[in-house]
Amino acid sequence: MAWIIFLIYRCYHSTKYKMNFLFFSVHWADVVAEKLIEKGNEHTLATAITPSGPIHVGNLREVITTEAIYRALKDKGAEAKLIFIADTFDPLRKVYPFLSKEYEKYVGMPISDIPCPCGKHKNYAEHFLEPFIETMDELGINAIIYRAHEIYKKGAYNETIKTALDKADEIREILNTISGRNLPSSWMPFNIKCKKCGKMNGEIYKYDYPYAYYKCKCGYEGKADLRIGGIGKLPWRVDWPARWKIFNVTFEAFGKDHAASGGSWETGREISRKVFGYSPPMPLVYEFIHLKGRGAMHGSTGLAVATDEIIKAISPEVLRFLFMKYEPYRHIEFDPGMELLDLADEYGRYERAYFGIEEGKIKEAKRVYELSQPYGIKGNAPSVISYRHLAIIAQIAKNFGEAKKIIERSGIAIRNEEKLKERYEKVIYWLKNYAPEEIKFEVKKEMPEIELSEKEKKFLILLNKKFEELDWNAEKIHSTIHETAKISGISSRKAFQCIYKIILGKKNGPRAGYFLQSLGKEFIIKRINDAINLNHKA
RNA sequence: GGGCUCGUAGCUCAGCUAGGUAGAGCAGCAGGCUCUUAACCUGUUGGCCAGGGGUUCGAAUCCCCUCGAGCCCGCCA
Repeated sequence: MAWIIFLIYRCYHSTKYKMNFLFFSVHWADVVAEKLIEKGNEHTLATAITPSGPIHVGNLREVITTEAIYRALKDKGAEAKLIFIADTFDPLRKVYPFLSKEYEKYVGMPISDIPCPCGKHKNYAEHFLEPFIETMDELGINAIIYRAHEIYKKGAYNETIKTALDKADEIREILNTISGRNLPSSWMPFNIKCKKCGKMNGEIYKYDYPYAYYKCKCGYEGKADLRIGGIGKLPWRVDWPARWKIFNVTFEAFGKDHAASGGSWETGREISRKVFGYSPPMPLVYEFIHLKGRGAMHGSTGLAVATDEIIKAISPEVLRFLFMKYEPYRHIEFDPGMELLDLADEYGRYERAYFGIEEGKIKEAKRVYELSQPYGIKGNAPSVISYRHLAIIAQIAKNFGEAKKIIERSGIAIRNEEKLKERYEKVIYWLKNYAPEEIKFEVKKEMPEIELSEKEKKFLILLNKKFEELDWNAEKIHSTIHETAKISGISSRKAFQCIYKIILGKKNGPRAGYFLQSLGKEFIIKRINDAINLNHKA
């Protein structure tokens, strides 16, 4: 009897296990999209960034995460809108490390009113916003872009501003209770841009719609007409829920800073319901990006890699991939050095899995790959050459054409030349700016200062004699080196090291045969002669 | 004081939602490619799943506690 019960039990569980297997791999973006669709078929997904400094890879996560859900929604036939709000109306908080002292006088002014640091953009905010918008474009992120100072100016906020001021007591109560603040009863949820100094420091001391009477920190006292847009700004904790209502936001992702208890999400949610009568959007909390070994990225501390910078060193699909493969709540250790190559090559494995070139059980490989594409999947699998390999070749070749030849010669099929060229260019930039020394080498234009032993010298003399009459191709070069090493009585290891030393000034280098071949017979023979002569003098 | 995340192979992480034989990549090691070289190919070593307790026939997985790492809020956004 007991064993029958046990069997039934087993059966039940194994069925469950199979069910499990069916639902096992659903990408996080699809999970969120499904949940949203349960609530309705029309969605507005909001994403926002304050361009008060370089917009970094950490900020990018918010946009890419939201965009993935936007795509998932559309894939499932829902109607979705993706909006990007640049908080250009925020005041400058302080003189950041990357700013000159002169900016002291602008602290407190909206960043859209402050002059551009380089002089080429319309204002301070645009200086940081523009390169980011270009990067979004490269990443295939197609959002409707709004600038907060323009939204305010157009008067889109006017109604919510009135509501907020009318219900100031309620807002104050919510902030005091939930965030544990102790706001004075005179506190009003609106900051006026001072007519005299242009800073967001005007505190309202009397509210009598449509007028607000304010006093600025600079001493100025004035009257503002609340029916005119852009005269001031709601403080963040009120601005956020107001925005949900204005844009009909149904989904928003935000960093865990907002999500902490007593944080702006909790207060915003309450304010949205009770003050604006709007049901708050579905939230999604994402974790921060850490710079490997140096902590979380912050624009204000300079500990960050700007997106328009990193996109020069890596293909957009690989950058997207970084965010697609991890669930948003995981923190990401980002290393623009060696691990960027590993990331690129991991992407390559997903790519091969997608096209069925490589067998493998990678979780959600297809979906992750799809969502990593900036502009959809075009044609066949691109070249299978790894970034790592490409990083070596790029250092041997003088230009793309030559690199292409080297790749073809090594028997790797080039399926998509355009893509290969893009990758080549990214790798060149990476090598110049992020690559660790260990992977870099440089063909020295002059004979480097090194010391050679008698044995090594003997080997080089002999080698040059053989090289002079050699048919210059990789295989022959390679076997000649080995033969010569044997005859000279040094190990092949030493022989190769010796060659690398005189060409690169380092003990190791790329596979010698093709390497020497691509450098040319004349160059090599001359360099070996130089080495022999140099050592004679010494 | 409050909140979040993480701890699984040397490194980066899957596996945990819904319990059923401990996994991958990289690195390492060994071989192959006439070659101990940073490409490529083949093979392979690595684990008391942080620790303790509980639930269960069965726990990396669920519950409780402890320890360790990191972050966030309690200024502003």
